[in-house]
Amino acid sequence: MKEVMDSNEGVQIVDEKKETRFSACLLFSANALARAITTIGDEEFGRFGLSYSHAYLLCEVVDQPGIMPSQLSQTLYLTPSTITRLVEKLEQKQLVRRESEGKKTLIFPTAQGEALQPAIAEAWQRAGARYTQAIGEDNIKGLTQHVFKAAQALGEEC
Amino acid sequence: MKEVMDSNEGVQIVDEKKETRFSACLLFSANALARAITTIGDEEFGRFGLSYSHAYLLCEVVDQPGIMPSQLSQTLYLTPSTITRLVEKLEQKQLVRRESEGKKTLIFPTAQGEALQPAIAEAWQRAGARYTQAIGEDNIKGLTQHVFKAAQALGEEC
DNA sequence: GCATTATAGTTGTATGTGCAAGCAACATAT
DNA sequence: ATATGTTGCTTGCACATACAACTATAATGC
Repeated sequence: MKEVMDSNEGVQIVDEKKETRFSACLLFSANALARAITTIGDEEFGRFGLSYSHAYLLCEVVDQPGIMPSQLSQTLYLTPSTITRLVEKLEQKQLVRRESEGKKTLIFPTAQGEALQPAIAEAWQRAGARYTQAIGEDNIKGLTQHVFKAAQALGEEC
Repeated sequence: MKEVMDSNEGVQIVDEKKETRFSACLLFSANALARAITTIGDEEFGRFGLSYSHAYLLCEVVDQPGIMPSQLSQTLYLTPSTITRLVEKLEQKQLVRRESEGKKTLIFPTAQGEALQPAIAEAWQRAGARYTQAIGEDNIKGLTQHVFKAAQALGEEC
């Protein structure tokens, strides 16, 4: 709550942070947070034409050349089909290449992909700085941890 | 961490809840949580052919007949264009109807829409119970509050 | 050794969401 | 009163993601 001067009617209570039935609902709040924070992420990573998930995937590939989609699926908490789509796009952009080996698929970074790494790291920094400032330095670490744990707990049960 | 018996090699440490560079990133974790919890939501609300956002929007309309898209946009933390799309679908399903009044649009529930309310409330309950059980009763309230505050903070700054 | 089942990936299709551009109604200024 | 801006909503397009169905390879049982 915040007091605001209104020139006609004097001091008014403005319900800035209004509590709704939704705010008490994690399903709602988690999605709201994800959308808000993704906006920042996409702004930063968008500078070189990637979404945050493409960037994260590329990081893993650079870090572990020859990684398989199934592993990426586990690490990134995304379904195999989504991984296929992400890799497809990175392949189009020549940041990654695929190699078939039996029923497996191995993913390697290209030189271009590796060269992008510093830019990604920087964007990551900047995104982090932005949302940390908005949310408040104190809360961030604990919040992140709790959010991640919750995500894991749900992932295992359902 | 969890110890697991492996018949060939004896006791092994299995890194079940592995910490990655991603788990420490709110951008990543928030999206992971949102996806996981939305899965539950869509399972429950899907019983009557709605996604959770359609259901929530319908709740607001039933509660405040004649509500305008702009208000819904604020309450639900969704862009106006998304509201249009959601309302379109609810209109197709005859759960809601639109009335133009000047440049405004007023949204009213139909009888069918109102009749769906109890089912929605029940689905809401069930979804809540499911994720509360998975995440742990103790954490839920605080987590939800923090998550919502963070979402708001980001919404205001960016 | 063949038949069955399991595993790894890909593709078709659908959905929720947002951005940018557009349009129509209203407000303001000169 | 006409011109200029502002507000409220909608539409075209794009994107990330998932599910279900499918293919191809590997593993297992008999």
